[in-house]
Amino acid sequence: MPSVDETTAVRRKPTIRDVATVAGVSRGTVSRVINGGRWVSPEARTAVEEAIRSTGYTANHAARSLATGRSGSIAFLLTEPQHLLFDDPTFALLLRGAAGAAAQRGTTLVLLVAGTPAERDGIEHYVSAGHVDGVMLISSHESDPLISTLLAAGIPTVSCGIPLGHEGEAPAVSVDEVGSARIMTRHLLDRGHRRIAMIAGPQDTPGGRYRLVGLRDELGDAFDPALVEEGDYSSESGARAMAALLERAGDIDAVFAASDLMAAGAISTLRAAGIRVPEDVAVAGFDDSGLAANHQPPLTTMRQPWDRISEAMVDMLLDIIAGVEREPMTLPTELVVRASA
Amino acid sequence: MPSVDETTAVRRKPTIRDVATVAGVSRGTVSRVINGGRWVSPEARTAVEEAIRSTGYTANHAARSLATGRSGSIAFLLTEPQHLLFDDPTFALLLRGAAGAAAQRGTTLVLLVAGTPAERDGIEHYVSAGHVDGVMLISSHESDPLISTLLAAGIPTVSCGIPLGHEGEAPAVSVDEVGSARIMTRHLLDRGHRRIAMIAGPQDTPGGRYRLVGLRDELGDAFDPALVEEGDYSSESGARAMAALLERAGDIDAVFAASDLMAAGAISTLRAAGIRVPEDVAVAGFDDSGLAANHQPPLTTMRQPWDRISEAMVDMLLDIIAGVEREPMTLPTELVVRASA
DNA sequence: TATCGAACTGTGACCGTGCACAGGCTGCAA
DNA sequence: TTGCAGCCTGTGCACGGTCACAGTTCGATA
Repeated sequence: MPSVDETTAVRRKPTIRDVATVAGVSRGTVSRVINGGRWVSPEARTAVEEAIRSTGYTANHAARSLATGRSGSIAFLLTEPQHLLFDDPTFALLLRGAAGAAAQRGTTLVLLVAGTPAERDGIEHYVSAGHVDGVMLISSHESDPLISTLLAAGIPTVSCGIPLGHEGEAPAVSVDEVGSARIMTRHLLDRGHRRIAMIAGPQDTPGGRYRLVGLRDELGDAFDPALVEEGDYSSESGARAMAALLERAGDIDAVFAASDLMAAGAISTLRAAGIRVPEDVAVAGFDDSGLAANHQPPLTTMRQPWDRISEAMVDMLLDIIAGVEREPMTLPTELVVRASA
Repeated sequence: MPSVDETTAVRRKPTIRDVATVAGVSRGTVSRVINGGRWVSPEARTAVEEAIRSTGYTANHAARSLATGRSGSIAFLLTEPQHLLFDDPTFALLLRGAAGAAAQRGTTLVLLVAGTPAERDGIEHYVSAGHVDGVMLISSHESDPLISTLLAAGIPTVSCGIPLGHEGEAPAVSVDEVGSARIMTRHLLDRGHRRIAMIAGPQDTPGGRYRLVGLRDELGDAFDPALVEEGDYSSESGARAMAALLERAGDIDAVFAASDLMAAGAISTLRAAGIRVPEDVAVAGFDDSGLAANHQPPLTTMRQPWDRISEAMVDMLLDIIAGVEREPMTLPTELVVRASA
């Protein structure tokens, strides 16, 4: 252990007191300067700012948190089963965007994964202990008890996508699912396809339910329930669904999958069956996740504005934490036409 | 605003004092019980535990942090350019494992992304401000200045994979890259392949460099530098590399890619050229990331023990934070033979 | 019986900040 | 001269823990 000289004491981190001393003012004034408070004389302000610079002062997060009762961090809460979390690149896109947006706003993003029941309990405990000021809820299934728990506990919560069964309770950032699906369906119709199948997502998720609604709306009388199969957004489920569809209806000329992954799975099934994409059957996806552009063939898909979604969620959550009322928000999607459809 | 009755005052969160009062002991004793301290009588312990249960007490993170000088959270720091972060499922696997392991140990995992230079500065600031107790450094390139900064600042740091240019400075959790590559090469040789090409990773990353070393070691005199092409682990780079290899050497009968993504890219190039996998050319990957098993054809690959890696990193980091010396750690990989090679 | 150490408990000081409050100063009006 | 309002500043306390230290109790031992 190195001996510590009394005079040149161990260099601890400068505190607000040190800054006050250097600037020749009191702690209160320094605090006011830091927190952008009014009622500080210009001289005092510059003196403090200079002192902050010279001392290399950084506010102590824990102390501030203790005094204000705010943690200064928000949670990115994933509630999907494991295999989806990590196959699906859309989660990563959201996470990346959220991390960036949070960092930019001086907030810390904490990643919470509620896969197993034990993990869910832990998260409930963690959140209600005040470790985070709010929660971004990603991909909740219908009537997920977690969202009720959070809302009941008064935890500021923002949902990604319309929270089925909790519409209006938690503010959400979502895309126009129905409208997007109609646009894609219209695109397929415009290309001359008439037997359009859908590989829908789980019907207890907004993307699963409303994209199917959009297809049905656009097809009208031409809608055939026999051409709908349900997957869980994963590529394997897409492959399985496609196999089931082929078995049931050999005359399909287009497939609209509710995710790029399912589209990719469908294409591999088609290919294995000797069916060419897009010559024999057109396949469209949804999300414009990373894989869409690089897929063989490149996927026609609906682009979700991931960066805007994550940014909007962070902003909305911080507003709610600050006590500002926020309405649900809907962001636009964009049809991206590539080779597959 | 609801009127607050003086008598039934607003229910604030119970503190350690409340627990002490209920249990009929002092704050100190409660603190000792909570922190597993010795020298607490059995009666006091049960009384405190009961009081904690009845009051629903949860320790205040900020207060503890202020008193101990520890934040109770660790950072998962990604330093890869964006396109890799989110295409590559291995990051997600690591992240998931780390989040779980951290949660289990009562630590919070904070996600930090250092993509742009501005982000890097922010992170330096953030980390040295003491927001986190330590850093898990993911996928650093050779002589990454960030690792030097962290080490110089005395921040406990654990690296994922051998940190090239900093061997021995920061403890690392890695796999036996050279040995793993030799095993895969041996597998290809045993299958009768003789013209084995490699799509290596970036030579400033451990996986890029040492997997190539392993191949070279195992091939010995049969090693042909013309059969090596470099990618950046992404699927597109694998596709490009494969095209370059085909141009240069038409007699290739096997390809060893340093990542599953590059293997997938290589296969799509081969397929486009009318070359069958594995009949004409065998293709092996590395990582056993999610896509390997579901790929068409399923990929032969080296499985990295992602859950063990992330868990080991968390444990190692927490040890180092606690002041325990830790040696670098090497975990075993496993050859997974599937259809592609 | 006096002494002593081990086991246990309580107390006060501190961690670094924000905030309410009590001033002080200044200039203007009465 | 006094009163007063508007700026600006300093002080004390609260936030909820941890920790060092000083007590207290009690059984064992000389």
